[in-house]
Amino acid sequence: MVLLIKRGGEPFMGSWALPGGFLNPEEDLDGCARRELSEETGLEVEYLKQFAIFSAPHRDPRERVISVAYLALVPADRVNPTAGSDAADVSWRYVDDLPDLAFDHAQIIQEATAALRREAEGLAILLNLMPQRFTLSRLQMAFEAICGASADKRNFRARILASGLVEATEEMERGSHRPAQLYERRPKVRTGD
Amino acid sequence: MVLLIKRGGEPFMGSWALPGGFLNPEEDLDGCARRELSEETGLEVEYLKQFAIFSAPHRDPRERVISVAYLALVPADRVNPTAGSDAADVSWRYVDDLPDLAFDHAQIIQEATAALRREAEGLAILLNLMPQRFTLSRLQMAFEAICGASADKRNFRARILASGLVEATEEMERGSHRPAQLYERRPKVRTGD
DNA sequence: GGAGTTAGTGTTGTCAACACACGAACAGGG
DNA sequence: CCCTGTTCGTGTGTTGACAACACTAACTCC
Repeated sequence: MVLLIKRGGEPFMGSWALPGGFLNPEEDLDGCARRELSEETGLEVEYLKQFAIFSAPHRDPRERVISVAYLALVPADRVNPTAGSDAADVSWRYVDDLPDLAFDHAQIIQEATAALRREAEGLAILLNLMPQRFTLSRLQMAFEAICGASADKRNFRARILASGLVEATEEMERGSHRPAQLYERRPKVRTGD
Repeated sequence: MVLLIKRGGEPFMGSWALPGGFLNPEEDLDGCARRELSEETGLEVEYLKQFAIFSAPHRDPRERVISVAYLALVPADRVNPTAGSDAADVSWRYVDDLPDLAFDHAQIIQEATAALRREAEGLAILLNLMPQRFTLSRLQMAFEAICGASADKRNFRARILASGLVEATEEMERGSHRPAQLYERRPKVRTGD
C-alpha cells in the first residue's frame, strides 16, 4: 500500500499526492525527506532510500522543481499516520487502485514499485515491512505480493533461515489450524561470534 | 582513468575538478550532463548514468548547490578531449594518482569507482570501455583493473561467451606471440531470434 | 630452429536453487 | 469423542551455476 496525502494548498489543492516538500537551507536531502514525511504524516521510518530524480522542465506548473524521490518502508504494526502541516488528510491506498494523483506522482510510484521489486530479491528489505513478530508464511506472502510471483515454500524458508536475518521466538500464532511459530528480526548482525 | 578539467573561473580557479555545471531552464538532468561534458571536454558518450547526489549544505562556498553526479564511460579508442568553455585544460589522470581536487570532487570519485565496481560484476558495462575491436585478454585486463582482483582466464572467457554480448570476428591481433582473435560488441540483442 | 611470449581449451567438485509429497497440530462441528 | 478441514513444517534427489585447476598451440624474434 502507498501512503497518500490530500493536498491542503495550491496547486492541485484537494488532490491526492505523495508527501514531500522543499529543501531547507541547512539540511541535506535525507534530512529533508524525513522532516517532510514527519511533518505531513507524523511517521518516523527506519528504511529510507533515494531511488530516482525527476527533472522534466515543466512538471510543476509554478516554477522549475527538481524532485528527489525517496522510498520509505513502514512496518505493518506502526501504521498510524496523522495529517499535519499542508496535508488536509492522509490515507493508505492499494497500489493497484490509486486515485488520480497530482503532478507526475503516478509515474513516481511506478518507478518506486519497480525499485522495491528489485530490492526485494535480496529479502533483507522485507523485514522493514513486517510487524515485530510474524510467521514465515506472512513474510512469504509479503514477498509474493511485492514480486508478483509465487515462490516455493521450502526454498523460501531455507533462504530466510540461511540469511540469519530472523530469529525464532517461543511464541506461536494460533488459529483454526496448526499453530505457526513466530519469528522476529534479529536485533544485531553478529559477525562470527 | 578519470577525465579532469582545470577550472578557468572562481572559485577554485586553476584547480583540477570534474566537468560539470548548472542546469538550464529548459533541459532535464541527463541533457545537462551531456551538454556540460560536451562543452567542457568535447566528448560525446553513450553510457551515462546518474549514481549519487551530493547535498551537504556548504559544499560550494558561493551558495547552496545540489550536485547530481553522473558516471560516463568512454571507449578506449575515442579518447581525445579538447578544453572548452570554462575549462582551461583537460587531462586524463590515473584514479589512484589524482591531484588535489576542487569542492568535494575527491569524494564523488570515490563513490563513482564504487558504483562502477558494482556494475562491472555484470560484465555488460565493460563493453563501453572497449574500442571497436578487442581481444578477450584485454577485456579481462579491464575487468581486473576495475575490480582490483584477478580472475581465472577460462572461467572469464566462458562467462563472456555465454553472455552473448560479444561476437568473434575473422580478424586477428598480431604481436611477438601467438595471435589473438578479435571480438566486437554484438550490435543488437536478439531475443530468441 | 630454438626460445620467449601470449592465446586458447576441458574436466571436475562443490554448492545453491529447485521440484516433489507427506505427516503434524490445532479448531470446529457433527 | 471422533472426524474433517486447514495450515504448518520438514527430508530428499536432481539439476544447473560457478570456482579451481595445467597443459598445448601459434606466432615472432633472434
